[in-house]
Amino acid sequence: MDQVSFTERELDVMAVLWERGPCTVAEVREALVDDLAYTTVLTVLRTLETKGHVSHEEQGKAHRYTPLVAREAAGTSALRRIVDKIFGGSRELLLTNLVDGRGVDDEELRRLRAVLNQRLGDGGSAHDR
Amino acid sequence: MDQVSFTERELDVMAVLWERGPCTVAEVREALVDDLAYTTVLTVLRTLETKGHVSHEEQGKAHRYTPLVAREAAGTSALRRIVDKIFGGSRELLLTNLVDGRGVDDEELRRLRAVLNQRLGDGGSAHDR
DNA sequence: TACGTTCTACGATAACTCTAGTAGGAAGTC
DNA sequence: GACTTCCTACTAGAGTTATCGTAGAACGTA
Repeated sequence: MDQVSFTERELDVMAVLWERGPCTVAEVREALVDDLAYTTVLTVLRTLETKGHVSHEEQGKAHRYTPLVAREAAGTSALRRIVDKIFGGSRELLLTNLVDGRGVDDEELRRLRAVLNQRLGDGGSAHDR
Repeated sequence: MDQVSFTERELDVMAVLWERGPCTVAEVREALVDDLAYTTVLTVLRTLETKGHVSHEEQGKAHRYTPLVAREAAGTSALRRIVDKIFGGSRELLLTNLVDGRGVDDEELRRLRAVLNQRLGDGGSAHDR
């Protein structure tokens, strides 16, 4: 149960890997919004590898990088941090903030509610899949 | 609508200010879990002030620091970042993660659902209070 | 008035982050 | 075989973060 955390740029890169699956340096670079030097992207990936957040395997002469940390784990860490530090431990406050403001229509609110209903329906025990 | 962001330590300090309201250096130091030197805390506060996230006023010979960034604004920034980078833009995925795992009982799930219901009941227009 | 306490101001240092250049290997092309 | 292209390894430098020491002002007290 270790706390995973990423710097801003590392997170950009991880986002690409989570979204697209294993990528080469060139592919990550391509996918990034900011226009970085090839070696910059490589350096970030190597840093991530040093920290144990990604691994790589040879593919031809290039390396293909795979995320070792799942989205979910990173999300759990990040959310815990936010709930604790920003919302004083209140998930309600977080949720309020999440659905506050524009961009969240009734349709989505209902989908979110469905998530909660489903979990409530679980009976609280069936937790695995 | 600027993006507010804090470093780890800055966030620790902001958390204290949000929780307790305006504080002196000594009070912040007292409230922090980690045992830091007085000057360390002072430095963090001064950094935050330089960045415009807190302000201070004299009180006797000490300074009392006040947060200029509201919890909500910091939360919105942080959540946007997480939704986008970690959950691929899906609030549903975020919510699932938020209520997944232990520590969330039915009671709380119902409270969270109430948050959504209330917003749905708003009719979508009445947004202020 | 001399002393201890409580503050701020300033300076400093180590570590980390971010970015990218240069060197050199491998592989295809003419 | 020389040239170009793509890729990694290594190196480097500026900027930021995190932490704290020392100096010195202000104030109460013996």
